[in-house]
Amino acid sequence: MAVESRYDFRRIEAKWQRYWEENGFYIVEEDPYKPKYYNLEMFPYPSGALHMGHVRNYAIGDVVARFKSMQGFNVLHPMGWDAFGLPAENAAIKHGIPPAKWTYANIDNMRQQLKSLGISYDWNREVTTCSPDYYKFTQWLFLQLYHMGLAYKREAAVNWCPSCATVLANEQVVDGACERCETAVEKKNLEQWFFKITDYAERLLNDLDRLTGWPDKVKTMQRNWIGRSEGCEFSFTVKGSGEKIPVFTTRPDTVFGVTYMVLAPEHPLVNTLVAGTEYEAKVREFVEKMKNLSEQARTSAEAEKLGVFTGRYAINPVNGEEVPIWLANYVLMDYGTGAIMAVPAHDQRDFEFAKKYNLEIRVVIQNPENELPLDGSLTEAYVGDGVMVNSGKFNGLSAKEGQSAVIKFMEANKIGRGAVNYRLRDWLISRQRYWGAPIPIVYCDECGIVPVPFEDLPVILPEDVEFRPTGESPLKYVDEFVKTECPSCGKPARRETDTMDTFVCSSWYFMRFASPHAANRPFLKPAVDYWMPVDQYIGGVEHAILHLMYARFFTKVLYDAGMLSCEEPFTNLLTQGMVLKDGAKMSKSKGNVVSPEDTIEKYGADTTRLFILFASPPERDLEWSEQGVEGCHRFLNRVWRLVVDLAKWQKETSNAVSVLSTSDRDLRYKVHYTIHKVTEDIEKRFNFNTAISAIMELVNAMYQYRDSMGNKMNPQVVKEALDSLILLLAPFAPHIAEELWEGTGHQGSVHRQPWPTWDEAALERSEMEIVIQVNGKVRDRIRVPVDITKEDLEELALTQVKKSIGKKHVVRVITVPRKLVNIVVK
RNA sequence: GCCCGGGUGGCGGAACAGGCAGACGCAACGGACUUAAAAUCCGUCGGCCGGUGACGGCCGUGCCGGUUCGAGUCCGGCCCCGGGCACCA
Repeated sequence: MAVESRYDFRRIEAKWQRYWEENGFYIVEEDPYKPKYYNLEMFPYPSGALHMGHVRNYAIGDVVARFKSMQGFNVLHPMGWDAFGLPAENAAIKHGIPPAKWTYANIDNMRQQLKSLGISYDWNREVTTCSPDYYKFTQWLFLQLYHMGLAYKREAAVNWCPSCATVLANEQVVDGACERCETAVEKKNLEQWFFKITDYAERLLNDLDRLTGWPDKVKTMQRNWIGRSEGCEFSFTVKGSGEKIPVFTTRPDTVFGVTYMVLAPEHPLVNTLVAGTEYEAKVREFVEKMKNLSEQARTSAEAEKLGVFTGRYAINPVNGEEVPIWLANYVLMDYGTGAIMAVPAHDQRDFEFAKKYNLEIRVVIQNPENELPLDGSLTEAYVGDGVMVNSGKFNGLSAKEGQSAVIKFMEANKIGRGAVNYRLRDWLISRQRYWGAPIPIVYCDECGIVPVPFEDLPVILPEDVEFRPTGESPLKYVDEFVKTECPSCGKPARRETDTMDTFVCSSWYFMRFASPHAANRPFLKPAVDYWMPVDQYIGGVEHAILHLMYARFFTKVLYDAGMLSCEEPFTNLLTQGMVLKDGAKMSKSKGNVVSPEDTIEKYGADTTRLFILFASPPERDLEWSEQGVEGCHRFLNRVWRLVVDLAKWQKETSNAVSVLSTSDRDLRYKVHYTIHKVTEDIEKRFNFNTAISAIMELVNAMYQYRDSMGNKMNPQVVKEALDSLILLLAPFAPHIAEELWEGTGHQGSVHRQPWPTWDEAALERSEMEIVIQVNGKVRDRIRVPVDITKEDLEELALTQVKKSIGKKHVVRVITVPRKLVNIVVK
């Protein structure tokens, strides 16, 4: 045999990585004669180096890709870089390295690391979101959304550090203070760009039902995030001015219980309501205080209800009652209409607020099981079902009936209408940052907001810029960038200096992979129609909401634009768990980081991958164990020695045996059982840990066969076992599998072989083991022929456990075919 | 508080449809080989009790209860750990 006796993983891994690269081994093209399989792992942010979470993600993806490929699919397995983002700017400020240089250096390093892992990527399709070739089309897609009416501009609050004079990301705000200078962060309103994802709320919600290949957990999270609720919208009228204040409620049945109303502190009407009144000063003070609190701090469960009276009253349109108008911390401008009708008797938050500020609490839904006191001695809000009282002509209706009856009444009297509200908000895509895709918009004094024409793209992000230590975007000060001509009238104009949220870049990269070099369009229709949707998407559960929701949104928009034929981007989703060390997530601050590079250097890529796949099923968290890694390394050595030894024996032996001995048949059984088990574990359950266990058991069985048979081994049985073992191992440990495949005299790469299939006949056994229970407790095990009759089996079982039965008499006998006999005695 | 996961030997985990609890691996211990070590190979390995012994009995999957001939698995209640989210009207 051409294989050396020592498992030299360094030599082997380098050899095959070079072979794959030189032969363009994983480069794919559309092939109408093969079924396609698009396998995708979430592309990484190029932070500098791979961490174990990446290795896990890509090892899992590579098993699926190689497995599907051996099964005859035309597999697309691409990789790229989510390369815009804040860390590059921080590096620029801290170390004076331009973001582009820093980012590309990281990419080069991480690409090298990925290659050293031997992942089967088609590197010809690599995409990098910070490259003009790519962000040209991110901008193109922005324009597409703009022209579809899905991109718009409005004021929205940002975190503002007055000392740094810059906008901060949520992540840069630590306990309400700037992470750089610890100045208290303020809220500041800026004009910002939004995508109208709320237009797609209903479809994003409904189509979750179609995603049968997604974990329920993720679908539930998305459903809660969209937060659809049904109710009605109607307006209160401000007494004196006649202004209308629209409110949304899910409980129109309680509208007769309204005793006050509340506006969000940011509500646009607040100023006009209090201007020039004695309440003005107090209200302004309250608004100021609320403004700089984060939404979390304002609305957390522990936070006390806080409010202020405006001095004004509003008229309830259903009964003409006047109720006071308050402002309160618990009402948010971003949800619903930014104003609520308050029904303290039937809403806990309103109840707490009313108690604190001595507002009336009026019961309008009576609890049929436990009558509520009507004298104001209620101790908590009653939010359950019941009968309407104190509600005029609606009295006697159930709360449920009342909801539709009140809506009907409002619609008939043109007071309000049934409405659906979502928790989902529009997607704010403006970032006051440098390192992102520039928003392709020009501001002209004559023409206003003018989109950059498609043919003028890309709007190039200047790479030679100076950073200020404050973190402020340098883009505003690059004259060559800002100063431009209006595409419409040709007069001098200014460019938009905000860049796009990096989630925009990652909302379409999976489509770009279909035709990564297309020069005039984001992707070519025949290519995306061939490859999309992604058959298997794999990544961390932390992206369960934002990234996956935005990617679904983009897919639907582009479907509507006629650019795509699918409405959902990811048919199957696998969310992988974290990699832990000593029970905690690996992190620099905890000092429990294990470097993939070191592990690969010490044990090899095959060992590293094998351990990560073996230690835990993909969905669960994984505890890192150096000893576990060593165990996997030992296993690969054990495989190596076995194959070397058996192959050598095979070559030297000449005896052809046609009759199979019992041991031969037992080994064949094990071989085919393992093929069956590994195939199903990969395909149906993604349980790579049990698949690897099964391969380990096969190896143990092969050693046993060799040791007990010696030269009586059957060469055909040995060959079948060896070939199967190497083929089954190929997706998990691709380098050693190649080397052993070649070393056992095969032509061509192991990864180009068809996936082994099991022989049902080999799985048929003449005997089986049956468990005998007495009253559900195992008392004995017997071997019986598989074709034994039920009667014979039960009789046999009864005699077998006579002692356990003793003097008791048999009440019942339960026989589970091929498994057990349970004798019930009394 | 709500939602979603999870809790099985010393450890990672297995038990796929209610039917042998602890596969496979790690660690530990005992032994073989070796001058020695490494590597490798063989054996033991949930707890308690009984037996010189092959072996036998009882208990055991976070806790309490239930359904069932039979429960790690199903149902009800509770405890603990992890993740996500929120005054969402």
